[in-house]
Amino acid sequence: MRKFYAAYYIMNKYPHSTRILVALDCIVFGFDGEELKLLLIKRNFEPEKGKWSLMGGFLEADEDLEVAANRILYDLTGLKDIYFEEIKTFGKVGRDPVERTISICFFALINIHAHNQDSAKAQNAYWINLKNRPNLIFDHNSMVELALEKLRYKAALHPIGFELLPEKFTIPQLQRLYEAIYDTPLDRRNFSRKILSTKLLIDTGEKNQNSTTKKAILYRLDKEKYQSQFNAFHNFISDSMI
Amino acid sequence: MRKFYAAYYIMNKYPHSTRILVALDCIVFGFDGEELKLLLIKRNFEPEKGKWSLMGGFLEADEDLEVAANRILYDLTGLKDIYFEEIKTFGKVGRDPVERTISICFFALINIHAHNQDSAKAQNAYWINLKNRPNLIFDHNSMVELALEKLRYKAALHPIGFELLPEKFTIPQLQRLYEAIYDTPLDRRNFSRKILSTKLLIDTGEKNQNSTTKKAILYRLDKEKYQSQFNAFHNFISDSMI
DNA sequence: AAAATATTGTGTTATATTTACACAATTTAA
DNA sequence: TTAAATTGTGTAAATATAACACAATATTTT
Repeated sequence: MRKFYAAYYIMNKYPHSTRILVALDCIVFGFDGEELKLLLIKRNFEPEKGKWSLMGGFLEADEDLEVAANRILYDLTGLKDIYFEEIKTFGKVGRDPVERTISICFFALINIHAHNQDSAKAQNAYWINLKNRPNLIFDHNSMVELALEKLRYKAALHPIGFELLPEKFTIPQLQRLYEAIYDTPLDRRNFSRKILSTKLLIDTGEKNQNSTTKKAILYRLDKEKYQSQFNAFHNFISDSMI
Repeated sequence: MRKFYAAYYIMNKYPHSTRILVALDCIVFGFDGEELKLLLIKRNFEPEKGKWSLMGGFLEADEDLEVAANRILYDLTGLKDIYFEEIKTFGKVGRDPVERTISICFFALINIHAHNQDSAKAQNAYWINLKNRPNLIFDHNSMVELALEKLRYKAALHPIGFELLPEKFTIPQLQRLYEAIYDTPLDRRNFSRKILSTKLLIDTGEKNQNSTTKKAILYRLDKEKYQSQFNAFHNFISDSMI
């Protein structure tokens, strides 16, 4: 087999290797203050028209992988610089019945109130509660399950939860987010102490005016500390919750 | 663009999408009792003949991604059921100058004494100390750096270090392994207590006869507990070491 | 206007974990 | 027999975690 490789300089190609379709599929998480949500596509195109799926697309010939991920997220949300993270490449032979396609799967976290509604509408995308999501095409159900697992893992060790909240937020809001992610109640007092001990939050001096009872302090993330302490957030959630 | 999708049933193909070469590249870690090592290829084939690279291969048309990873590892080591983990897909446009190729990168942990020497010889593979590895082709240097980062992260939270040791091992051996992974000295007494508190080790009743001083107890891994407690190993190494 | 209700902010104590450090036992070589 | 190297185990102080209680604020009800 190796004798053929001599040809590569002439042809500028690897001979005898199969080129395969490369897709990207993205699990977009959002949080409405109560529930964890997914931005899902009601497909108005083939294949599997009429069914639900993740947002995806194909990697183009002259496009960096990371650029493709950003492009797909931009087309869906109208946002740039979204937090996203590759989770796995799905590569079973029959996973897409149309044609052999591998899919590089990633999850993204966005502020549900900040994205462009028109972009979502153009893609026929809807926010669906994670808990009562519909069945998805192909192996997209497995992708969502894995994404949730990875989100739980990562959010226990690093301060990525803030990506799902607005610029200014209260500690009770942050707690409700973590309770949604781990689907478990957390002790208010211990949660607050733990969060404040990270020194990642800056008191804006403002209070949440939406509240109907006692108004909570609005904080914002200390972005410099967020960068430098990204790896020092460990042990936020106990093992048993992950 | 979407009007073309109607064609997919007839052609059994997605029209207007680019098929791309899909490679897999593997960082194989080993431990000789002193140093962390990599199994690297001295290339006796084009392209970049004569230079050093990771072991790799192309995904075939009718091959599951996971099967391909196992095939590549088997060709290199003669071993099956190796512990491996996907770390990232490298997909910059020009990363392989011969032809657009994305590479799904993963790392593997093997017992350096158990693999098949002939298999390695057939691939022209050599064990090289991680610390004084040669320059590698393409983006393989970045792959190794990322693999080390991921190994450190994972090994701090889960008991994967055992994959690098022989069936029977001593606690001092295990400690030297962790010291090699994190490139830092660890306190012998705290290390021992922490490891034993996991209850993952079973005393074989034997002692290490290789030692020139006091002979250490040989342990083996409790594989059932290893499975069930894989996620309960957290906080083994302190954050600052990762 | 006062009381009731819901929610927020902070404090305390018991328990568990982590860190720093010391000494006795085993084996070989001098 | 002694010295040197290494292994196994112990202890106390500091830190972190988990469980729990009460006071303060804002709205709604009476």
